[in-house]
Amino acid sequence: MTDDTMTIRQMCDLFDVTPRALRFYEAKELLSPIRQGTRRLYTRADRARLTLILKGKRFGFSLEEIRQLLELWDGGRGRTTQLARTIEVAERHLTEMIARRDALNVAIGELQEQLAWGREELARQTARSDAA
Amino acid sequence: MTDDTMTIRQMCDLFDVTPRALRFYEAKELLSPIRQGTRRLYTRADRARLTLILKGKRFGFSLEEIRQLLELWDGGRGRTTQLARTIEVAERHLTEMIARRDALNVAIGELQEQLAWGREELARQTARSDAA
DNA sequence: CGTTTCGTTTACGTCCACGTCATCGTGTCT
DNA sequence: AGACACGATGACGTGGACGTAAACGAAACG
Repeated sequence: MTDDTMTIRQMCDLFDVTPRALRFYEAKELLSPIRQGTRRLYTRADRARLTLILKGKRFGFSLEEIRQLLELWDGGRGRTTQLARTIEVAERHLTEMIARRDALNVAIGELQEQLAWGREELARQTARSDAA
Repeated sequence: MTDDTMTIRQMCDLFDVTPRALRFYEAKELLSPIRQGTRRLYTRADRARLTLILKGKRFGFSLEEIRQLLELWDGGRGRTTQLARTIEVAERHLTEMIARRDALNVAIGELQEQLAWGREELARQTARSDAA
């Protein structure tokens, strides 16, 4: 119960996001800061959630997907059925991510090949123009 | 010069895309099928390009980025300066892709950890309810 | 000959993750 | 008391990648 709550601006400075983004996440039910009158106050729990939100974003999850995954945390002590379903969602995401990584690896290999060819071609052209 | 051209619908069936998408790619100058009157006719070269376009899309490139990368192919015999610039573009993309893959790997690891925790928690809850 | 079917163009609609006003209340410093 | 920053709530704008509807031409079928 450490009373270390933050204003929206303090949150923005700490996480490098805009107020608009935080309000947007709240509208999408990813955050639910307490209200002091009309003002928002963000707790440590909110900061933990925001950390996860931003992490999820960096990895290409949509906000809706992130919202579902967040239930893995605070739904942890929820009913067993709920937890089981959340695990399913996460597993599907994991499968997708692994597929994406593998595809990316293939693409990286192909692009590297193309680049090698391109650099050779460039060298050939340069050599030709030097000779001229 | 094998005259194996295809109509827009044959292309759609073959590549599993909509006519709208093909016309859109054309508007963005990623494709330029020949015209028989007003109808579009796609050649083998167009199919090769579309293959690359879809590959690029799967790897998260924007259409504009893909358009630039396509110049690596048909701009190959172009002027040297152009080729050099295209190689630069490709190098930047490659760097991005590698970074994305590494980030993805980290995320995969973290999500796997979370899943392990989730599964343990689920087992604990199941055990508790079995005991009750 | 009429009617589906395939294709064309033009143009507006959609989804996502916010950005950008406009307008308002509230708190704080001087 | 005045000025000014901070925060709130709408509401509309944006960009990418198309979807979707409208209105039309041409071809193929019965």
